[in-house]
Formats: sequence, structure tokens, C-alpha cells
Amino acid sequence: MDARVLCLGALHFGDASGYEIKKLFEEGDFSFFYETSFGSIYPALSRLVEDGLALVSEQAQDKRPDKKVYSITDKGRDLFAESLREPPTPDKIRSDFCFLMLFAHLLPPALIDRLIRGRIAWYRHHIGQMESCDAQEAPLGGRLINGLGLAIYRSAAAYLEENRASFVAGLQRKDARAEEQSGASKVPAVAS
Amino acid sequence: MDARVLCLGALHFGDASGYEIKKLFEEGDFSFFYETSFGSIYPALSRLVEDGLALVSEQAQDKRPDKKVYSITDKGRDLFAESLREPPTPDKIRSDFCFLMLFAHLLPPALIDRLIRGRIAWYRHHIGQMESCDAQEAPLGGRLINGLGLAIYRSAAAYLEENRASFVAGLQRKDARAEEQSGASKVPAVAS
DNA sequence: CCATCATATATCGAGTTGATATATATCACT
DNA sequence: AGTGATATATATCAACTCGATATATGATGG
Repeated sequence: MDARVLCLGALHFGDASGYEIKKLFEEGDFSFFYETSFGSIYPALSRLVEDGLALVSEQAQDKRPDKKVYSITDKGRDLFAESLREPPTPDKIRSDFCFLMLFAHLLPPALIDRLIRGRIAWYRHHIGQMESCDAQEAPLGGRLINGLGLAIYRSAAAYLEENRASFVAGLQRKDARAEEQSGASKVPAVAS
Repeated sequence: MDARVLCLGALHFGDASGYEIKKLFEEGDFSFFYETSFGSIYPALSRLVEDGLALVSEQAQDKRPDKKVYSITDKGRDLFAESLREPPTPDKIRSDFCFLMLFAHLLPPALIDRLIRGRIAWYRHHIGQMESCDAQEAPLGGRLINGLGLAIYRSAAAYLEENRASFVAGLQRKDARAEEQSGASKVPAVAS
């Protein structure tokens, strides 16, 4: 799903500027399941206009920088509907947090504890956001995806809440054992 | 988290070739939460060797192409441990499936139904895989992440199973109403 | 008064993706 | 025996994306 199709999707909800489309990915309907950056949005919008899939109208604003408001054309709508028909590629995920946890034994347990607590707080924050914007949104699909996101975040938060303490305790026990071994000169290690 | 750090993490588990590291991301411990491609792995490994963070030994194999087996150096281990200490960047997700569902009203309900069923099957498949390789793995963190993945996939699959039928039925009702309106010439529409 | 944030567009280097090329060997099927 | 598919294995490349930075203005807050 390239940036042009994503922008067409955004414009399907109504006219928007590049900046507003970015916000859709940062805080809006797309934020739960898709990311993208200005570096792909702005060139994508330019190409949509070039190809006749969108129109642009420059609007001078006072007290604000000029705005370029894009709108989707019929040709754009057709191409978008077509694009949706090709089979979706599998989800792509990159989670530094999960990668880090795999190597938790290389870091101080206190740091790991903080990271997990932060993660739980992050989930709780987004759950709150999703719950509040739940009021029947325009597209039917929006509610399905909102519900899916809520289900996933709730279960993830619950799992981490249930397992955080014992996981960190396990890391601390391991650290204690390691120190015992390296400090063996003090008290001769006796085979158990 | 760039490809060099990811490769160092992979080599932390033991010596490996680029091909084997890729498999770790495709089917192995990393597959649930991280993706990457040959195009970033091979250059990353070359640079690790250049910078003295890894060593390489070429192994001629009979009946197979030559293999380049990489191993992490002490310097590499140090740099890896350091890299882990910088705060993890937020997860990046790109889900064509979720994007598609947002625009479900633009596609035939039967297609949406198939896509959701396929998604559930995908979740079930990976849940099975994760359950089977659950046997106490080497790193403590592995079990935490495995459990998190299981919790997420199970709740996602359950949510879609619970909501699939009614969602598709909702789409069909909407389609029927739309057809009714466009075919209004046949039977005059009477305001309800 | 100064720093930070929000609005708004744009660009650029560095890095990544997904496809493709190159080889060899095995396995199933006809 | 041949055909196509799959697995092992490395490597490259165009197109694309990311994250940072530049530019400009106004509002907000300590």
C-alpha cells in the first residue's frame, strides 16, 4: 500500500492538506494501524495532482502559512476502489519494545520495570482515546477496526499488568545468582 | 533500531549466516514483532565486519552454495548492550488489512467476509505455532514476548470471530438500501 | 522575554523494501 | 526423463520511505 493510495483514502473522507493527512496518521482514524511521514505524503500528493487523481487549491490564510487543500477526483476515486481489490500485503510490524524485552537479561531489572510500566501507560492512554471517539463514526469499517484495536490493546495491557512483577523478579533472581558466582572469592562456592 | 543492531541481536543467540538471520525474522523468535529484508541484512553484516563488530568465516559446503557464517565480537557485544539502553522508538505498524476494512463499504460484502475469515485463519495458524514453541526458551524475555504475542493474537482472533457475521450483514443491508434507491424507478419509494 | 508548541510546506541523506539475478539440489508429479 | 516448485545461499538495484532539518508565523506559558 503505497503513500499515494493512503492519501487517496484520506481524501475519501474529505478535502485535506498534507498536514491534515499527517494528523490522520498521528492521532486520527489511521493512527492505530498505519504510519507515514511528510517525506512520503508531500511527494505523493504532488504526483496525485500530476496524474489527475486529485486537485489542489492554494488558500492564503491570515495568521497561518498558506494551505494547499487537496480533493479527490472521480478518476482518483476509481483508481482507489481498484487498488482496494488487490490482496492486502501482510502486516508489517517493527517493535523496538519487544526486541528489547527479548534481551531483558542484558539490562538492569529496574530499567525493564520502567519500560514495561511505560508501555502499559501507553496502552491505557490509547484505550482511553479509542473509547472516547467510539461514538458511531461515519464508516461501518471504522467501528470494526476501532473495536479490534481496543481488544488488542486491552489484552496487551492486561497481559503486561499480570506478568510485569514476576518477570522483573525473575530477572533480579538471575542477576543475584550471577553476582554470587562472580563474587565467589569472598565466600568459597560450595556445590549445592 | 537499525539493521546492524538487529543483526547483532541475532548473532547474540549464536553464529549465523545472513540467510539464517532472515529466517529468524520470517519464522523464528523475531517474526512476531519485527520484519526486515535481505536488502538490509547483507549490507548490515558487511558493515559489522568492517567496523570490527562481527567476524565472518566463509564455509564451502558440498551440495549447497557457500555460506558466510558471522559471529559477534566482544566489541560488538559491548556496542549492542549500549544500543539497548537508548529509549525504544514507538512501534511502527502498517496494516493493509485494517486500512482495507476502513473502506469496506466500497467492496463487495462477500470479499470482505473472505478477507476477515482469512485473517482469522492467519491468527489461528500463528497461535498454534507460538503455543508449540512455548517450551521454556533460553532467554526469559522470550517467554514474556511469546505470551504477549499469544494474548494479542488470541484476542484479535476472538474479536473478529465474534463480529465478522454481523459486520458483513451490516454491509449487505447497506448495499441493499443503496440498490433500492438507485432502482427507485421500478417501485416508487415511499417515505417510511 | 524566551522557549516551546502548533500550523504549514518542503527537501535531503541515509536507510529499507521488494523484486530480481545467480547457482545448486531436492522433491513431487507426469 | 523432464518439468516446475521449493529450499538453500548471496547479492544488487531502483523506487520508495524515514527522520531530521529548514523556513515562516502566531499563540501559549512560565
